[in-house]
Amino acid sequence: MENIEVAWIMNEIADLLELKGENIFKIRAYRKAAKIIANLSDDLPVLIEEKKLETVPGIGKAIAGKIKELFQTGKIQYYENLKEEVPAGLLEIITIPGVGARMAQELYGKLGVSSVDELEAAARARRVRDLPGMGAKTELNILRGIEMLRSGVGGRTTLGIADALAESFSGFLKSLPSVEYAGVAGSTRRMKESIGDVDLVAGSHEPEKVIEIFARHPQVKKVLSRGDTKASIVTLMGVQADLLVVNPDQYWSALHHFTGSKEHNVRLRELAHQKGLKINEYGIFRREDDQSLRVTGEADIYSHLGLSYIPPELREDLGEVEAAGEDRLPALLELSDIKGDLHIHSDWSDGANTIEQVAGRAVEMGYQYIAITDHSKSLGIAGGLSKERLAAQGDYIRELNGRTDGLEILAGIETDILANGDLDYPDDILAGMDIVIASVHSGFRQDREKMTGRVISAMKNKHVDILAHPTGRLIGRREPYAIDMDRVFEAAVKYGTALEINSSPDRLDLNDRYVRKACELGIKISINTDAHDTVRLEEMKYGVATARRGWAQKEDIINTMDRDKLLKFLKRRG
DNA sequence: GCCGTTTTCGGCCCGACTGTTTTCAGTCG
Repeated sequence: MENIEVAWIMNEIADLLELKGENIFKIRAYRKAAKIIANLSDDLPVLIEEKKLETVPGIGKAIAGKIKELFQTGKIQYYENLKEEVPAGLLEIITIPGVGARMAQELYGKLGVSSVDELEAAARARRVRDLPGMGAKTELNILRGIEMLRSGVGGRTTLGIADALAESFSGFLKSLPSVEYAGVAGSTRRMKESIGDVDLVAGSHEPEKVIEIFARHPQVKKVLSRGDTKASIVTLMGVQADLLVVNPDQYWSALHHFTGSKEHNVRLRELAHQKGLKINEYGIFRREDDQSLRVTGEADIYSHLGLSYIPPELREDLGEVEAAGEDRLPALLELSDIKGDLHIHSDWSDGANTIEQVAGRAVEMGYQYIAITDHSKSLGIAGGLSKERLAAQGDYIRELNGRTDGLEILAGIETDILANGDLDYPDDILAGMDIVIASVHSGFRQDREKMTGRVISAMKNKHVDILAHPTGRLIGRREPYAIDMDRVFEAAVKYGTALEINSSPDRLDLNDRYVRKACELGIKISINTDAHDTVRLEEMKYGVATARRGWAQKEDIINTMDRDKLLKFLKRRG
């Protein structure tokens, strides 16, 4: 059983306790434990074996006991009992936006409603409005919530879409005369791989006016809520966006607050509490006299707490607060550290642009080098290159290199890892390439053992420089294939193969957590766009953000090397 | 249920918006 499954159970226990009306702090303890377990870098059985489970902060005797019971007996009696007590449909009901545990209890107790369908029927029959504390609006709100749940609105979107939308809204807000500051906050600013809603913050002396204009933006399909300082809307694309408007002198506190994560903020507020301070979206205050402390940027908030500045990508309460307190935060990789892109397609296979066009854009971006890595022959659907075409492309690139100033174009290949672990070309051809990327594009359903062995046998080949999109996932669309990443990491250490962070917002593969682990193990990483057109070369920023979320530093990333150093690196194994 | 340079009990982060209420609970982030 994976950690994430255990986390899921802990979360469900919290839901069940909430439906039972249990103590809120007990519920919070289970939710917190779920979050912690989901983010552990070690597998739970290992922690149990080493008797370290109780030492994890947030996991005490009781929860540790239940986890051990789960691994020993395959179930948790306490959880089983809870499930007996609470109708399963209520768990579904509380996923409706606007419906929480208290309302679900009431609906179940008074109307006998125990599923979403039954609730919908009750609301349509106007039976909800008769309950104490509920009215016609509550009833409508429930129906609207059910509709949202079913239509997938309120679901998550990719970082690429959220980022574009957020930038567009933020630009719009900045253009308003009544707005002094505006910016993107939330998980988009933290560059999470998937985004629930887009969060925006503005500083203005006329908040009502800004909210008013925001609510009338042409992209707005529906206004969900609207107050003096906050508004929530749904865009035409079905993405929710929230705007917070504060006084300009409160902007930095508001930006910080709305950037989150929630867990990070809770952590800071606890810390503030201990220091006799109070933090909210309007500032940081001394508790004794409510005197506000000076904040002219986010760094001030951290410094008032005795912490060094924590960049947004790290704000997840995954050790960054402790590290900032001890002044041992990593010097994170910057986008400007990237000297080239080592995974790009051209119109020789399924790319849209010519090699010249790609090179031209790379020069504009200030790159020292790029690698053209088209698909290999077995990927017929993507116009994979035959041996002959590959050789011709190599000649062409060398000729082009001779007349290109300042940019080194590497003749590379993205070779398929075939189902049996072989590569798509013989070694003598691979040996002639400047750079070889290996990746899986078929046979996704192989079992874990076979898939892991297949990938590792490719990594073992001394001509393979980089393993591309190592888990094969497509965010929100395709799960990673069954692969034992611990063994892939071992192989990367043993053979010196670099692992890719694929920057496409649909992939972001390796993900942030794997990046952190890989960096801890000293594995080299290459951040590439896998761009199929020149526009998507810009997606490098998402790969860099993912690396930053994984605490990566410049030294961890091979394409931060200068040209000569990189060429030497690529030749080190053959 | 977790936790401890205010320790083993008594705390546990902070505020906006909504709807239904005359002061607040529920929900959300």
